[in-house]
Amino acid sequence: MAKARPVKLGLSHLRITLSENFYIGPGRADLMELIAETGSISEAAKRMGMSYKRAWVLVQALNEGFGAPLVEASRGGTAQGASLTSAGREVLERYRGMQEATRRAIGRDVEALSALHADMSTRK
Amino acid sequence: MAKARPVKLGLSHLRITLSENFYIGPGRADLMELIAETGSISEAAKRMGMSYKRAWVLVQALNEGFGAPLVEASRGGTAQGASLTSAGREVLERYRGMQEATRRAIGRDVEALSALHADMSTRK
DNA sequence: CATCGATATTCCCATTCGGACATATCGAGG
DNA sequence: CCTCGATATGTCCGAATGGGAATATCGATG
Repeated sequence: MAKARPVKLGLSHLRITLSENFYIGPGRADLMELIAETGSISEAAKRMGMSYKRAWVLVQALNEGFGAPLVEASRGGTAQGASLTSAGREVLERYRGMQEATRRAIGRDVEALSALHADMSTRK
Repeated sequence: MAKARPVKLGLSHLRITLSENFYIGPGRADLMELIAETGSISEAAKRMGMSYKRAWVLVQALNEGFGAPLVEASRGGTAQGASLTSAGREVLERYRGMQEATRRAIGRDVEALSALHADMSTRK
């Protein structure tokens, strides 16, 4: 049985593709944000309800896809853990900004579609 | 070997989720548009480079997910083929409008990210 | 130098996804 | 009533996805 993720209504996916090898979307952004917050890939993965492996693969994709690493990780010792590089912080910030701008820009249309949808659903 | 689809840069995926059972994204929108243009599910599928079955599954999802059918299809005779219902046309139009509004809203950020990306890629 | 916590990496396996293919169905028209 | 073109569906199979577990690695610290 699949995990029952809560459904995010309205603007649910905004993906920006910068090249053949790199894009940033909601999942990657959330992961980056959680890494920044927790300072750990494994903890971020846990909070997102995904396996460490999956999170690690995503981090790889982020780092290798972009020209420079967005997430920096070090193992061993006191400094172990992960954090965002300055490029990573900028990418994340820009993405959040785009999400907000998009929400503002399409709010009315979403409302209209929602209304149409509700309308159609009620009348059997 | 997987099909080499051309990569769409910039805003590549905009998905609007209206309920647990329905969302509209770029693939579905393109399919609807091609159905409207060609008057045929199979022809639309061919142009999108996907199997008829996949297109049919998508049409099912569209029709069952939304309260009312968005795509109408009839088989046999002269009138055979498929077309959009008025609800389908409205959904498609709204979606295209949202795409445009989004592009306008995030253009600058995309540029900035693109520049950052290019910058990072060049310096080895 | 043993421990600890977190990253890094590789196998193995179940599930899902999707394509190819095969039919079945339908309805106008010859 | 047979053909034609397009929709409607099911089956089979290989590819891709993703999880879980098992290891390996690293470095500060006691």
